[in-house]
Amino acid sequence: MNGKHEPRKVTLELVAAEAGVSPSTVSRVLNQSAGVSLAKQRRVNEVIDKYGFKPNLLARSLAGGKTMSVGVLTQFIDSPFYAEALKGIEDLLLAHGYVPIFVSGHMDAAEEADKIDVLIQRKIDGLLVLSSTQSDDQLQALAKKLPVVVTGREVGGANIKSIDFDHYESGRLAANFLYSQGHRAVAVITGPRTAADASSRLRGILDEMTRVGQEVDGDSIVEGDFQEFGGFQAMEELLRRDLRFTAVIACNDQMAYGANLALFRSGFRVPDDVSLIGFDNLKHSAFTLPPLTTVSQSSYQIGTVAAESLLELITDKLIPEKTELQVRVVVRESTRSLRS
Amino acid sequence: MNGKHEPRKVTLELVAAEAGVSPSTVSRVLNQSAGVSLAKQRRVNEVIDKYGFKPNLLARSLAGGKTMSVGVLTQFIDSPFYAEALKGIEDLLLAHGYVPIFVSGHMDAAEEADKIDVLIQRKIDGLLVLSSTQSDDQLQALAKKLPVVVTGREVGGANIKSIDFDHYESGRLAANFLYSQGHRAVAVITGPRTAADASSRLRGILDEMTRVGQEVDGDSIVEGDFQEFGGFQAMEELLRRDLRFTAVIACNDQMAYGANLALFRSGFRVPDDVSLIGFDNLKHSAFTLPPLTTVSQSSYQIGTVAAESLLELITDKLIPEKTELQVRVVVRESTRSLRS
DNA sequence: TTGTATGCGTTATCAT
DNA sequence: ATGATAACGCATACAA
Repeated sequence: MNGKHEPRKVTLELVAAEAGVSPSTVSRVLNQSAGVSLAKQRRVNEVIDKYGFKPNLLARSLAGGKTMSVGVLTQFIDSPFYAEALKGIEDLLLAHGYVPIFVSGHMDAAEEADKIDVLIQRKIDGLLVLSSTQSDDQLQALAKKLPVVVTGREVGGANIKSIDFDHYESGRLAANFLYSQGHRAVAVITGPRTAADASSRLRGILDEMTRVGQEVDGDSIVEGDFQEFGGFQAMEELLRRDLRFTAVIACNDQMAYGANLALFRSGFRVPDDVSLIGFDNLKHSAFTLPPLTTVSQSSYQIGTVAAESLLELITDKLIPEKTELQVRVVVRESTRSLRS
Repeated sequence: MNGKHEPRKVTLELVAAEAGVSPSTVSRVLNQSAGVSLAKQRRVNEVIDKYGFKPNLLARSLAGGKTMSVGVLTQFIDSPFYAEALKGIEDLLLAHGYVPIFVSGHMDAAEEADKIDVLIQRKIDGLLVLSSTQSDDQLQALAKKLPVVVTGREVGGANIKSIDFDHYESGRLAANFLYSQGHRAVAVITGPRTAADASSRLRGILDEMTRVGQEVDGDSIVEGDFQEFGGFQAMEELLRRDLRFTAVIACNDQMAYGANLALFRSGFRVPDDVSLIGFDNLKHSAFTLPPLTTVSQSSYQIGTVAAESLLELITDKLIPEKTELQVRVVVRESTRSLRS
């Protein structure tokens, strides 16, 4: 093709030669790891620009021990909830020069372990675990090899940090909101029994309802799987039970979507016949029919906060303005007030 | 913990020593790159198992030139459409020992270029570009450095391959379906003018309607942005224009969601007052109110097919049973027949 | 401040 | 079939 001078690969060494300095000097201006005379700095930088030199990250990692990449174990990359979190992670990480490597575990412990191996073999600097099914022990063992941040539950230990919303509080918020709107009989579609966040949320709901004197009967609680179809089925089950309720709490937005459809199929209207509230405030929830009232727990935020925490663990320095995790109910049109 | 001998890092060299062979031999059994006596193979493998040795991918890449990773440039990682495609890509790549590195370009040419740089600096073996805003020239230039696969449009050249659905045909399909259901006056919410797939789709629709003698007036076409809110606004605009139509074609499901809400707000019912059809068959479309009729173009499939093609380019050998890209209309409840 | 030498953990080249 | 030896491209103690 281009037959000029053999297109010799531009390496740090080449730059050094061209600038008339030693490779170490080039490395130093690259990393600002030591003082270099301004004269040489300029010369080196000129050559770098001239050749468009970009250090080979592989070589750098092999020599330096840091890959500037972090592994992210998620359950389903193709889920609206995780997608928003992943975006938060990507944004924050990239801003700090790191790149995320995403893998999905599909709620399967064995697959998760495999995926983690893949990541570790790639020498990631840290691991971000979103709602894993790994045992605490396994995670703590991992933490001996590299910094770990977990979401969706609480795991103690050194070199490991748990980031999460206060799901209990969110649950209370939802229940209290409904109560304040005049609802007394409430049914709930909860998440998988095995998910820590699901159960805190449920406890929050139940405790709050009890507190206001409207204890929720066990029959009014059905377990879903945090997915649309699970919510659909759960709602059908609730309907079959022939209970009396004016509102249903779906423990995440996706299940609320499914519940909404089940209600529709059975001829019930939201919110005229029954009020419906979800959790997460997925972006799509503003566009459902009707737009969904939901407890907002920004999954984007959980992503950025988790990433920030991991970076702190990796670099061992605090990140100044860490994002605050906020929870609030976003009132839209799937709930209505029963008070005259 | 285990205070035996200092927990020396287990490297290929360690394994070699322990097995009483040279490092090269270990490397050979690892890669099956040359004949090794069965006796030694066994011994080496025993030691490998005993120490749980996993080769350092960084070192391997630096020495061998291959990183077994491919870059994936997507527009929005937090979009239902891309999420499904990403899952397809991840599944297929991982099955072949490759890992995808995802970055988002956010429809911004400059950001895209930046992200591509990040990827290249990480020495990816190939690049997968989903609906980029880069120019053909830029992509062709990239293809000189590494294999490239593009979706969403047609780019020619060596070392580069374009994978896409036949959007024109999809458009025709949608139009023809509506016509077959008795619809004559059709409005359309198209995608961004700049998107190649959007315009083919539109042409398909228009051509088909013309073919059946129901030419679509320019007034009945509004441009959206492939997002929910864009669809919402487009539908509002359509409504303002006071046209006469019995069906609207939204050029993707997300815009259909928005359009559905806009219709609802204005007191129109889908499908009683107007039929609505989308494209993509996102998983969520089975759970909208009403469930959405849509032209199914599995984004998961586009992901796997694109990944397969990239692997073919990288490894230079054909993958046997390549997935077929299928397009069909999935009839649900957002459309109704006007006949009889 | 600057340069030299060595190491990071593999693969690849060349002998034997 | 097997083993030395040299890359791969950079960072980093150590020396000067």
